[in-house]
Amino acid sequence: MGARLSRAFFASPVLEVAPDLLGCVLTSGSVAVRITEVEAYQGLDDPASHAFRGPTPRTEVMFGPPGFLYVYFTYGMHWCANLVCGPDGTASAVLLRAGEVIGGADVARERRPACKADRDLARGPARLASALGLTGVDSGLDLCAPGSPLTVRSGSTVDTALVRNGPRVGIRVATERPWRFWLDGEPTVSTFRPGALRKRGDSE
DNA sequence: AGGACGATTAACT
DNA sequence: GTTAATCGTCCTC
Repeated sequence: MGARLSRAFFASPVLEVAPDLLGCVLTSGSVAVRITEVEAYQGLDDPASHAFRGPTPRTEVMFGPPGFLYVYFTYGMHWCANLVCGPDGTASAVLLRAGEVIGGADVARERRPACKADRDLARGPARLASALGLTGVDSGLDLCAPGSPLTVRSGSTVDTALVRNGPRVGIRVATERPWRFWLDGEPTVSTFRPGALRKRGDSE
């Protein structure tokens, strides 16, 4: 397997790091996931970013140095994992949207009992976080520290011609920014779901 | 103190 | 194709 990704790797501008993360491998215990789909969130310049309105206890880690893990809770039941990227203080991060489980599938299946096909073990951001066993207690982890329970390594070489990009999923603002990146032809890439499902206090 | 809503998923028809 | 589930976070009193 490849080398551990360095702090310097994560410190490049988030729009450069995001596509470069495709094909890299996340490892947590025995579970290993090859990244096939990500989204970039560009901190204070991006209305769709959790960091857009400034730091809060939840988003504090995004405002620190790159190479740290940001995990948030959503829809009352799901955790989603991000890698803080870009120069220190830019509050940018890459959402891990989908991946292929390439190791420890038995453990991943135990964590995702509702999952039928193996290709769905880490297909979708909350599924990916679940397969890796990531929750809020893991937010703030230094991914570059020796002994980190979650590591990110370069994978086998990715054909850059397979990298695609387009609109981000599930957001209601800044939908025109094509900051979702994925590997064409990968069965683990989540299906595109445009814009927001507005169901509750529907104001239109 | 109260309320709206979400970087979603699973289970339906 | 549709929709319920479920609660932390943040904004507005």
